[in-house]
Amino acid sequence: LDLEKEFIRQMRANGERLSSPRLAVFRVLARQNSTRIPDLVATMQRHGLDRATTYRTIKLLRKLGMVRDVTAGGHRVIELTDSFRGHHHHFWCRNCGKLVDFDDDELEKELHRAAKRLGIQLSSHQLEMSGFCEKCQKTQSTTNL
Amino acid sequence: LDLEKEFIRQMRANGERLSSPRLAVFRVLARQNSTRIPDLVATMQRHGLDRATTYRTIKLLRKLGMVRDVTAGGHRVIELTDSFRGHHHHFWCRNCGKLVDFDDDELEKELHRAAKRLGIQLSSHQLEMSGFCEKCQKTQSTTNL
DNA sequence: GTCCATGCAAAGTCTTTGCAACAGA
DNA sequence: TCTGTTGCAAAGACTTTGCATGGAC
Repeated sequence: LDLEKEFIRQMRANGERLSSPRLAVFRVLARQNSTRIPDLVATMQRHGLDRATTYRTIKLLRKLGMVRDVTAGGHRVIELTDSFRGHHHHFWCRNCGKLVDFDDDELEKELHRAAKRLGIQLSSHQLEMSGFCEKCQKTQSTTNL
Repeated sequence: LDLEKEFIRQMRANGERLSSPRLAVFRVLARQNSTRIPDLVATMQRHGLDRATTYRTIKLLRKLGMVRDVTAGGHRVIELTDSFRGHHHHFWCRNCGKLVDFDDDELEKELHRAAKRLGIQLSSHQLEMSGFCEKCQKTQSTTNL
């Protein structure tokens, strides 16, 4: 894939070695929107990678800004950052549990305006909305929440 | 304090028993903006509370919606919910590490408009901004990030 | 060839659980 | 009194670390 080239580029740019465990972890991350760390560790272990290596790789990618932590659906998960996935936020349906990425220009603009109003020089932000998705609003009656 | 009455009210309303460990945990939570769970556990332990009790209390308050998890300053922390503290978001300065609560009406409105655009029935949301606070923008030169 | 990353094993930290004694309503 | 809560101790889940070996450049 193309993400892989970007990964290699960023590793080189940071003077980090490109090992096959590191590439393997990246590939798994690239296949999904977000992952709980213990799940990733378990997956990599099935691929023959030691836990310690996976943890060390996560830590490295986090340090290089290629991976970030977010809370999504009440869980702490990690995901590739914007240079790989594009900027987005999360919506979590409290009924069906679905986790959806979204982006909204107007909202984005307002976020930056708000930062300006608050005197903040914004370098990143993360947002999670939760509630009921379109489907679940119809299915559910007033029994919501 | 007044928060305590609200706490008692909500416990009763939910048919939960009011024990002195529970009240003690609530009091500690009420004294700070947010806490890392292990820190809270340690504090309570100093007050003579068993770890298990603290964990069980956190879980209960979370279930009742009196406590929620947020990521703030790169850490997972818990804090009392809006009925105790009012609605707010977090800003974290990447330079001095300061963690500030803020609220912004325009932003709040836009969040709800965005939810509507996306077909979401919003029940809650949480936002963290990070960057450089006013002070650190001046101190720092272009060496930012 | 050099230096860093990996695997392994052990330790460390955080969190949950079973059960008998206890306390709130 | 009755039922849910607590403390304790043990187990479980998650994460980090030290060190010898192997791999990237």
